[in-house]
Amino acid sequence: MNDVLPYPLAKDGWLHTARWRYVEGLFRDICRRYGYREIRTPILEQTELFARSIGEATDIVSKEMFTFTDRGERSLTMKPEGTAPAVRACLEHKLFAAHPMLKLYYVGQNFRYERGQKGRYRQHQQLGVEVFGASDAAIDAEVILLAMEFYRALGVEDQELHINSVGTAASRPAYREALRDFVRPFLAEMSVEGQTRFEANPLRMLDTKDESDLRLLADAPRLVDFLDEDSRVHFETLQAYLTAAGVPYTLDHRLVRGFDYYSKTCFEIIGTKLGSQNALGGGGRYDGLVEECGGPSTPGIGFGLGMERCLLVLDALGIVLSVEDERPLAFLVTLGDEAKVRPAAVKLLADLRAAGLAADMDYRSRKFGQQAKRADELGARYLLVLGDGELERGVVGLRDQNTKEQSDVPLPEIIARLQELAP
RNA sequence: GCGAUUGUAGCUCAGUCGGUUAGAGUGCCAGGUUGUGGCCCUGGAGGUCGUGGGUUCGAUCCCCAUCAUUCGCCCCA
Repeated sequence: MNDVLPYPLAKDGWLHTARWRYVEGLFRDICRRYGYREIRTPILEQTELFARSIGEATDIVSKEMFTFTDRGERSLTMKPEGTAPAVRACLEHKLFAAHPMLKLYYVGQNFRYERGQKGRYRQHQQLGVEVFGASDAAIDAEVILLAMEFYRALGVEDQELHINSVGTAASRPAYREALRDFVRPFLAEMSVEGQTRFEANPLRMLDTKDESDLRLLADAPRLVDFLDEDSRVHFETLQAYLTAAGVPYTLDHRLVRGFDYYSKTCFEIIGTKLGSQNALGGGGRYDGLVEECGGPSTPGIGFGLGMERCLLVLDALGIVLSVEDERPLAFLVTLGDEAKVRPAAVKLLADLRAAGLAADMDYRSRKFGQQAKRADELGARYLLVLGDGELERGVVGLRDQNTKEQSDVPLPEIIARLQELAP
């Protein structure tokens, strides 16, 4: 995890709180428009939750969780992802009973114990949505549209949607064996990585960047040809919906997901103008998860994206966000006899702020030049000059930092004047 | 989890084949200039040399560990 700072650094400008707020705000806004409500779950969960939902054999559960024993001898884990905790929370509060259809979004921290790298952190922030209770592919399409709209709103125009269907837990074994049978004759020619996956998780053989493996797998059997009737119809329906919505997509027969709980639809949004780290986000359907966690049989689908990667992608694409303006409108500089001027300055500043204006001053009893420099640092658009002379005349100097033109404004009128000038 | 890499002033980086007081540029502060800045001149502050051990008369430098960074793998967001 990186610290997120109040000022942009020359290097790593993406670690600026204003940018994070902007992206989060955009996400919240889109979620609200799509009818999603926010859920916040705690960082700590019982380890059992993840072991059961994500799968004991997955890398995440077997070696990438922050797990510890608390004083009561309970095994707790800092959440490595957001879906299982959301399911747990809905079960605990019986939301599935009260709301057969739930559309949720979250913005939160996930933790994975692994080697840090650019765009991969032990603590990362994830933005995501989860929908429970709808099995029609129309909701799959909605989640996909939401994700793509989010990136479009950020200015990422060049996106590609990749979709696939991994079928159900019941139909997958047949495919897995077919894939193994296909690969077995030339297993020795596969990369070491591919050979490992052949045993551990055959589907993941598909998800390789190894050119040679890709050639060997060119004519491998496809998941879509092994789908059960329900999954096949669902997948075709999704494609029809996407076409109707005018969303181009690519059937990616090698697209699979890492967690055990996924079923049917899986998708990824790819940034086409990026290099190897081109995945903008992904998601999929998990119809068995709620039941697996002890709840009623409830279909579900979700999507997630990493905040850090999102910001790095924006940087890579040279996209400049119009973040919240944190500059003060006015910066008050004082001159002359401090004992007389300071009280008036404190009062004026208080009045400006009470009127809703962003105003500041230096507080360090420095000469004019230094105070003005501070005003520039902060990006103030107007300088308010207050000294003995101004006090006697009952005015304050108003100086436009762009034009450098300064004029006196009667003190009682300064607020109204600044309000006119405020953007 | 594996293999590398880097860590010295706020920032960007020198440097010490192990030896007095660790430097530069930039930034910061002050004065020149006690009412109108950004230039210039002069001066100043600022360092547990990532952290903890070890070797040594002596460690910022060598060794070990650890934390963090970056890169490749693994995995994923």
